[in-house]
Amino acid sequence: MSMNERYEPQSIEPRWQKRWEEAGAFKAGRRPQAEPRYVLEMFPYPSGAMHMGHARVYTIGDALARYLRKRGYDVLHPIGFDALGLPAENAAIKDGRHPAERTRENIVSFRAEMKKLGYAFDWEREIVTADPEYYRWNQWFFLQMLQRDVVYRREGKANWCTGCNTVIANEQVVEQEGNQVCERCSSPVVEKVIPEWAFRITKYAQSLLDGLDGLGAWPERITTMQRNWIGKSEGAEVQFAAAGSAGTKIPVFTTRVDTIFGCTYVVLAPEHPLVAKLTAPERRAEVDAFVARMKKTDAVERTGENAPKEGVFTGARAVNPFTGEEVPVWIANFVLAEYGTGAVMSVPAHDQRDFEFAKKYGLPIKTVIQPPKGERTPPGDQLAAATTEDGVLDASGPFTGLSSAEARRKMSAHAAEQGFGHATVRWHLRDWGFSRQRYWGTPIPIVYCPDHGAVPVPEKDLPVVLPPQAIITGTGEPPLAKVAEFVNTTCPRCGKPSRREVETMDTFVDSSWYYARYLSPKDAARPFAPDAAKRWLPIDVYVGGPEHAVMHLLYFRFWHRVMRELGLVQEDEPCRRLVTQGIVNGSDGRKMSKRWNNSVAPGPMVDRFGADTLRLFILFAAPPEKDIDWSDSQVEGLHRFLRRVWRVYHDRQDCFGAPEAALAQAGGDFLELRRKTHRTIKRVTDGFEADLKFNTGIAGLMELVNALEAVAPKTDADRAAVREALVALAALLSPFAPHAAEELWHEVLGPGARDRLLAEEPWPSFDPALVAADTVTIAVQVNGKLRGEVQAAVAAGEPEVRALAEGDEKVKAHLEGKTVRKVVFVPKRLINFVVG
RNA sequence: GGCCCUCUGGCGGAACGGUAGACGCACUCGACUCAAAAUCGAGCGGGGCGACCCCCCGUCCCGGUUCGAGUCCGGGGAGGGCCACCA
Repeated sequence: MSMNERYEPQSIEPRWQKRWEEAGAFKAGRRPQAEPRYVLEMFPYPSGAMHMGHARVYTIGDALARYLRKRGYDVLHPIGFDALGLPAENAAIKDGRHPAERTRENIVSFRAEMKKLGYAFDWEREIVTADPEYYRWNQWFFLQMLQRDVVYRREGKANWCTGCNTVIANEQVVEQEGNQVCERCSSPVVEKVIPEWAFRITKYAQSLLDGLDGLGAWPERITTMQRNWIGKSEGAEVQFAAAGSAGTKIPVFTTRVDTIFGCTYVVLAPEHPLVAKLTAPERRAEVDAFVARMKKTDAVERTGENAPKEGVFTGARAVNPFTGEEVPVWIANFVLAEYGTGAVMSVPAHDQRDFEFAKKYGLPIKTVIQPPKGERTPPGDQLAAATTEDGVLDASGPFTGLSSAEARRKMSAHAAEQGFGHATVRWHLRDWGFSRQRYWGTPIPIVYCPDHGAVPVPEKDLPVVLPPQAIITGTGEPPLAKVAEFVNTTCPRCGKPSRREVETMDTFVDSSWYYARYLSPKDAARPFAPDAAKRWLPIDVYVGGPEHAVMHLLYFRFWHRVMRELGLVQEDEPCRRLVTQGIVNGSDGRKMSKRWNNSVAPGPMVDRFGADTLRLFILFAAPPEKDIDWSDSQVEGLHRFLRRVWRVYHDRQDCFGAPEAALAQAGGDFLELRRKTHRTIKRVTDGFEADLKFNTGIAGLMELVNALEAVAPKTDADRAAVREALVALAALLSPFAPHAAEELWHEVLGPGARDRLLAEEPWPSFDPALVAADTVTIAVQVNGKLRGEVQAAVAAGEPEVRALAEGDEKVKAHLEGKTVRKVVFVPKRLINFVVG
């Protein structure tokens, strides 16, 4: 029995990967009696090759999954591929190939790379969203949601490329010399209103907002972003009557109804339906020209930061129901038709945007809010800027003197009593339009019948399969429209010749529920088995990038609620704990990209150093949520560490057979070694249990190796202590560097461990008696400054420590001639003499 | 403009309100070597001072709370993220 002197990851790693696979070590459901844990990383989008960012997410999740398995849980750690969608279609167009073919190849390469990295996935549960057996359930959900009015057809705004004559995605709109143009043909992009399918996510706005309170284990910045994105804003809707146009009301939404006595004009969005009706004949030409110009300008340009505020007077006047005053009605570029009521009451004295507009067009400014104390706000014509803070109402009729908050309540109530308004809530969140005029997505299961209109495809006819023969050019109508075999069908209701819906679903649909499909990935009768959902959901830990804060992570919370309503899942939230990992930058600190030529691919790194080295680098560089820079020398350092680990086992082979019974006799350096061993077990364990700080855990392992290198065992007791450390080290290393750990563990344990796998062995436990020190170093401070340190028993009280401290020469010098006014004693830590 | 986050040696990063800089990288010196690589040993925040002991300064800046602040509070600065004319 003699160990190879050299650490050779290239031969070790494939061997253990094979053993794990043969043993089915990472299959979920093998421990039905144990508590379940669901660890999930966001599945990859295989539009190209695997990159370092992927290696990072899966390495973080894998360390955790391996740890939890060793803790005895039944762990579900699945993987799949988010294969449909625009990027794959674009990549395919670029190299003139079919997205299915290209995607298939990419998946093969991803799978190989992931296996090379030794990830403990349950590969039997792999899903691919491009598989009809997956996306048929997207279609099934669509039908359920249509029935429940969660899916509906609406007129939506889309980016329309004037060159390609098609709708393009936001991602394809690029800025060129300040203009929004198509990335492919550089033609101007305009906003166009077209019919589309949408999810009524806004129906769940309150629930999605409330649910955030229970997500304490999510990063706060993510829940904050969601909160802002949902954007609940409480205010009032107030009806202004159009003067001279009996019965016409202009509803406005405001969060500051307390300022309504300062309203000096009303502004409508150019698209507002009342614009045509209200415009005075003599103003029509100018208004029409303005509206036409706004329609041609896209949203970003029109409402963006640098867009100047501009508007035109309609010639109409509106009556402020609180004051009976008539104010002019304008239209302006900055008012958004889709937010609130598409109309605003302008209070230039107390809103900066209204102020600027009023100044530009010479509209009156009226101060109606005064600060509760201090200097009074001057009249409107003397203001240099709007004062936007809450205060006390002034010149506001019967409401004068009320605080802003109280006034908002009373004025809303007053409006409701008088029938011209009410308190209301508005949301920033919009319904999710998911129609795409694209090929590489889930076909929407709808048939347009000349007699029956939009008819849902019956469930029994699912899936509506994406036809492979589509010609994808990316430059025309929806590609599916050109596939006659697909388009031409009969109405499910009456059998008349009909046309299929040719739009496909947004990719985000696929990722909204995939985590549930893993529970029973081959289920042919339903999207997944509810009893499996009961066992495994919600996800215990979800690892992914923070860039998904408001898209995917909101959509999947929405979808989970729908699934609960369908009786498929039990709880509100899909995921208990979220870990958002940082970016892997190039060694120059810039984002890895072709442009900077600073990309490093995981595959070649594994070939050179081994998967274990790459995994250790990723975990050691920084805590998961921080960005890291690639560093060749740091990687080499981690490889050096593994070689040192290897050598320490090689050099201490004589300890492998040491009798465990001798452990209790270990003394001196070897008792210290035992302490180090047990403290390291605690430290690494804490790293998993608390905040996933793998970097400090790995630092602890390095210290243990340093300690092992420093001892020279002579007796059986010495050797037993070394063996204990070697066994623990392998076990602690196994979530991070699983292959080397497995190999070393088997070397130490010898034939006794032949049929066992470290990956399945219980996590080591520590002896609290060895973790606790019996003597400690106590810092001695004088006036809070460190002046010395003393060794004392753990149990030492103040009098003993004080006596020791006062005996220290340095301390003595600092206490010389001073009066000790106070002594602060922190057991096991420090003693501080406060002198004067 | 709004909301949020971050700021510690040459670098990545450690530090229950209690010895700032664990661990690693880089660097310097030394050992081994004909030499190099690899490996091993030592040093490594700044200064007083080329050494010892020791002293002073030091966690973006200013102020506060505290016996004691990288950590808590207030104000400011710089960098980053998300949203952005949201009424």
